Amino acid sequence: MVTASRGISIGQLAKATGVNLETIRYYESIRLMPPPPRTRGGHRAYDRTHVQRLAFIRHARELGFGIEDVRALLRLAEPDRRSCAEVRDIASAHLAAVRAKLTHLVALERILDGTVERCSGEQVPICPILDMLGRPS
Amino acid sequence: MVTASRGISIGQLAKATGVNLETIRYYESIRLMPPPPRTRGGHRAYDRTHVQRLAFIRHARELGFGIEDVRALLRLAEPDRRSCAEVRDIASAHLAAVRAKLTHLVALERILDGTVERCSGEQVPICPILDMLGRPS
DNA sequence: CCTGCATCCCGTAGCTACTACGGGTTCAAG
DNA sequence: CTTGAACCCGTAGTAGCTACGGGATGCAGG
Repeated sequence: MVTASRGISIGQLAKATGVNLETIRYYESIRLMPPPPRTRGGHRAYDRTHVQRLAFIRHARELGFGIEDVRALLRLAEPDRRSCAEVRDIASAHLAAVRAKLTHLVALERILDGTVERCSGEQVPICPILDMLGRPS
Repeated sequence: MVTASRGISIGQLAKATGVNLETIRYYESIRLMPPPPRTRGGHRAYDRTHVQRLAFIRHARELGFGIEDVRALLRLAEPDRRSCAEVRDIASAHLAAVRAKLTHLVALERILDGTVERCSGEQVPICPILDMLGRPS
């Protein structure tokens, strides 16, 4: 069981946040997570603030924010440092990027769908898929 | 000017296909493009078949096919090796992946849009974006 | 022929965001 | 105190390129 006085181990933090253990160490190495205190034996001992921070990071990553965006959002989330305008700038820039990707994927879906549909699957001299890929321009 | 007798240089191939010169060398290193003949001085000398192959690769990559898929498609595009069914399998698997990504991005767009919309941009005690990111679960 | 400069050569390292490996240490339950 | 799970760290691998740098080559003009 968890003994609160000894802190939260990296494995427990991983389970609590759904973030891979190796990823937590990676986040520490890139200074996205602060280096936590250690036990006598050198094991990481986290506390509730680390759980919160990592959960925040996970949510942001799930929403597709890049690491540098997350870093900026974390800075802006600090008390007395809150600048909602900057936060919104980051979020809306990301939203625009998502929309661009979306547009791209929709176009892509249409082409693939149209081509696959025209493919009979039989051994015919002309395959519409290969045809499309091989055509100039 | 292009002197056909001396072959097409890697730079000309790059321009002709819109593929980055470094990328062409990379494709050669992973055996996606065959090693072309060289000039006395060691410069790559391509011909029309290389242009076709690279154009095919570029189209497939633009449609989001992974390198290994492209490799398979190229094999299946060889004469007497055409198996339209296999081609369709690759393409429809990719289509499914695209649709999954699409679904994901749509959901993501909705969340971001909803949150950004609720953000006034003013210095308020509660920022809906940070709030969303910081909330548990 | 020769100069000058664009192009090309190759190997290596960097990018994003992790994930995996492996040999050794520590923790905690029984 | 034993034992096995969990943790340590450094390194390398993933996709798919892109960038860098120092040197060799190609080609057009003089």
